[in-house]
Amino acid sequence: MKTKTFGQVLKEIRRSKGVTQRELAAEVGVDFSYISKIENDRMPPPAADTIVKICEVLGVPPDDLLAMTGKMPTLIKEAISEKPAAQEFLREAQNMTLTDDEWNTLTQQLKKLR
Amino acid sequence: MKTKTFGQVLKEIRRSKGVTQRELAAEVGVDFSYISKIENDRMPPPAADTIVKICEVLGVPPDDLLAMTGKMPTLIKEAISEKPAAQEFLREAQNMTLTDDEWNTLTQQLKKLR
DNA sequence: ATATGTGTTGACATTCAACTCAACATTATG
DNA sequence: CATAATGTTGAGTTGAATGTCAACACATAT
Repeated sequence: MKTKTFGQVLKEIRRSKGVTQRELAAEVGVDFSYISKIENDRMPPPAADTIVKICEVLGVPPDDLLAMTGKMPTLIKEAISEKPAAQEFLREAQNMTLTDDEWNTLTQQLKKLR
Repeated sequence: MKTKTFGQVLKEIRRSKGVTQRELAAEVGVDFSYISKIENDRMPPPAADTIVKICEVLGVPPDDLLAMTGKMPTLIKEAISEKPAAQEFLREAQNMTLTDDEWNTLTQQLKKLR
């Protein structure tokens, strides 16, 4: 299972949209050289919020890229920070070291709540 | 509902254990003046990992203090970072803006998994 | 009262993520 | 080739988080 790097995936998406690094950088609000470094994995992936902006500009959902980085957008982090019940859930989950299947089961149950 | 501050709670716990700031600080591995400052809320609460150490030294579970700060220990963060399935769950949960009750329900279901 | 243990304060230090800037290299186009 | 557009690299910057250090204040026991 040879996984692609964050940079490789980003570069592919950007090219598939016919956007230059400079165009992307300008719209996102960062220096274009930074985009270059990210794409070549010379630097760790950007902050979660920057990833979201990049995906907005490129017109793709941010989920995949976010998942690769292990980062959570500020909004989600804040929401959890304010919810002790959510934190308790996470601590429990961590103690149990859930498998992917178990997480998926929980996601299903989550959807059944509404 | 006048909530106690992080500093107030910590000070109470430490005193109830008959531990001085210097003793606590030495065992935790920080400067004692730092303990003073956080107990008086002159500084924001320490990093999550430091909170965990403090609680270990004082012999209390870290859950309450952690919940007050909205921080997650590195171990938990890493565990989630490595699990796209967990991140997907969290994004879903965030989109739904769950109530405390719903989180508790999920925690129950979580425990039933094993 | 003074010595000793304990707590408080202000200024400064360290570390790290997340970038920017300037210079250079590469690639595409006429 | 010549030029412009695009991409890459190394060094430096900035702000926030997380503390340290030195000096001082207070409290308590002898």
